[in-house]
Amino acid sequence: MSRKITEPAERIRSAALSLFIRNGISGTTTKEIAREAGVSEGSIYNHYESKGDLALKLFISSMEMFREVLHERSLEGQTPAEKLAAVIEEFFDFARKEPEVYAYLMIGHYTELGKIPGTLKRPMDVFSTIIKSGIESGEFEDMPDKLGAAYVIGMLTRAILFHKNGILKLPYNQIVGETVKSSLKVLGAGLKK
Amino acid sequence: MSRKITEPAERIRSAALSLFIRNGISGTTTKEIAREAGVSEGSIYNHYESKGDLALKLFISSMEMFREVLHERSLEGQTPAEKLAAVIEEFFDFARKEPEVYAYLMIGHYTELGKIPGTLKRPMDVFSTIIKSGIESGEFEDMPDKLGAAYVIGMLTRAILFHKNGILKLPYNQIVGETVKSSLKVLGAGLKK
Amino acid sequence: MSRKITEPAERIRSAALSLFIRNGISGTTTKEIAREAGVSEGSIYNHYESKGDLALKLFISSMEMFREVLHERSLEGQTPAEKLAAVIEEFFDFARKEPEVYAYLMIGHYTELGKIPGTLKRPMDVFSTIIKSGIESGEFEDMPDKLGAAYVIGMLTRAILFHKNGILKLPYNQIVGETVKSSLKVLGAGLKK
Amino acid sequence: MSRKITEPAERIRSAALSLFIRNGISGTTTKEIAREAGVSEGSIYNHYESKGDLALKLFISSMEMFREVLHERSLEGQTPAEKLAAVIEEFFDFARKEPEVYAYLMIGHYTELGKIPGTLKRPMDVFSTIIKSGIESGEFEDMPDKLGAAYVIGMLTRAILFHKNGILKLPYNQIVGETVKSSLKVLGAGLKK
DNA sequence: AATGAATGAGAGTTCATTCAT
DNA sequence: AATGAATGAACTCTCATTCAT
Repeated sequence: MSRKITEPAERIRSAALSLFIRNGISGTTTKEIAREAGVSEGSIYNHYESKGDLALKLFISSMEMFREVLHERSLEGQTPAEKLAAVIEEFFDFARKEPEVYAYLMIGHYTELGKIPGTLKRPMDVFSTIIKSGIESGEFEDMPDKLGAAYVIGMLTRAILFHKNGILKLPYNQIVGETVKSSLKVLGAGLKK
Repeated sequence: MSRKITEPAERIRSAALSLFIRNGISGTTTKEIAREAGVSEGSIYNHYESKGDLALKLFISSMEMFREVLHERSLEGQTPAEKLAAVIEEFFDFARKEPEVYAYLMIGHYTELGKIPGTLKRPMDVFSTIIKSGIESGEFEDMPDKLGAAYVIGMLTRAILFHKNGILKLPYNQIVGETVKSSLKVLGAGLKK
Repeated sequence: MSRKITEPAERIRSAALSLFIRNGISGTTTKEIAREAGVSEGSIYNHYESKGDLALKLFISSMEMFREVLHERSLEGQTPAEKLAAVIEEFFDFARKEPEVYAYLMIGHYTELGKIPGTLKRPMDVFSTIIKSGIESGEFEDMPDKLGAAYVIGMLTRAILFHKNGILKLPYNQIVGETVKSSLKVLGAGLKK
Repeated sequence: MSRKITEPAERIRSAALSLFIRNGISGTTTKEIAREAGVSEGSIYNHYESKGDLALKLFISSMEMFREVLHERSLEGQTPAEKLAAVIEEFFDFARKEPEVYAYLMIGHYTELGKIPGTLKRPMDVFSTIIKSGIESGEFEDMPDKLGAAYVIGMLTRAILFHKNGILKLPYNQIVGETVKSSLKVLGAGLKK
């Protein structure tokens, strides 16, 4: 494993990420992070204030990256329905291509992270923005946009979870397709037409 | 607080439950549990093998209790749609009446619990059983029952989460009603008629 | 296993003895003693003041019993040489017939045991008494009796130890015979004749 | 006591050694070791895996050192009898010059120590090697070499023990001389001549 | 005498963090 | 910036002993 290709700060991030997912934040020791990153234990503190700081920064940047990716993808669609479909697909893609980041975001909600700044833009916002515009354009049924977002995100994340767990044995592509369809159905898309 | 009304084992359970939710499992110390329960620290070990054992037993019994409650409520409905509506309502009721147990079940999925026995009956099974029978009777659209369960549970839990977070500001009753309607819509209920 | 044939106090003694040998005194818990003895943990304290008291009483009575046995056997011999031979044989016999008591006496629990009364009659005294009389009668060479006792006991105990360890693979009887012969040689027995 | 003259690892060894002898291994706490060594409690674990590991490493290295010292001294003698005399003298010297190491080796912490590697070279081997060569050269009487070693070592250790205990009040030098003589007598040295 | 749950002081060990090099 | 030994507070768990029953 090449030790000098990436910067220490980045190697620490990456090591911490996979350890946090495997063992939880308090279940991961700084010694393990240092070993996995190929740096000394003390070196962590040249880059991050504390283990908690590392965990939090990791969470925030992951969240922002995820949001950004979703947002980018949404630009591909024209109509709210197309945008929503694109975002859902990206959500599934991201969970598959960046399983560690995805897992960390899912776990992180619940755990021992310090305080997440209230100003943090969430992936959720991408959904609710699209849904809101769809409702306003009459393309989606009238409903509180946050509720619609809750439904869509809930369906998505649970489907991914069940797939990862092995509870749901369908091919990934099929799950994606079904989830897009079901999401649009929940939002009452296509009523106008 | 009266110290002799409940048995030590029960006081420990109860104290541990609220602390685990507030601070996570590794974020909770045995000293805190003992203080909160009004017993000595050593006494915990007369009732549970370890802190992890306590956390796991708590999780399993909570899971079983939740499942049982959902199952009981499902008996009130005649048709799959009625059963499903009843179960969804109970899910919301439970989250409101037993917020600590509910929170612990939600958190517990992700955390530092030891190994959960594979034989444990999950709340999810109540949903998929109903959905399966609805599909067989033609009342629900044809789809993998686990996928339907994923959708319904996802919608439910996310809606409850957003409500608790303050993201979703609707009255609880309205959320419940909407979620029942949306769930049936996702499952394609009423198509036959 | 018959639980009422022997008295609790005796069952506790017996259980403690084998546990102390296997695991050491501090390596043995009162819970283990109670379980092995088939009594409750609290019951130990109806018979002994403390675990230390039990260990010490066990040591003292074992020592006395061993000494008594050696003394009895010495009466069978007429001359000092015969007495010594008899005592050496009994020493070997005892180590074989009562291996737990013997082991408990040998294993230097000295740091773990409380204070052993200075008045305690030791097995050693049996040896030095015989040796002294042998020297006085001219049957043994002149030497400090305690030194002779040290030599004889040292030879004995080491031979038994090496035999138990498997270092020394001779038949027990042969070891006994050799040790009697060598002891008499060290004491210069038979010079007069 | 100067704190920087010796390395922490060595200070811990030394502190542990005297405490283990005085109070036994389980009778000694890590807190005491740390205090006596002038290091923090946690520091012990930068050098040893556990208290048991420390006790075992200490035992093994003491054993090896003792054996080495005996072996070196044996080289001074030409004939087996001279070698044996030299080793016996060294044994007594060692017990006097390194009373803590000697005591640690003798006191049968055997139940408290973890498993001692079977490959460990023992002081005993020095004795039995010499005795074996003496028997082969005809200088000593024919007997199992391990038995001879058991006798010599038994005499030695018991004499030292009785001396330390105050049971045996002879001058040390005299005890040494007597023990050499008696050992040779037991081995039948000088018969050939 | 017998029980065994309750106790609580204290054990060994861990680990995030510091700091001299 | 990098190191890693040293730190010490805090942790989980143990266990001899007590005591109400």
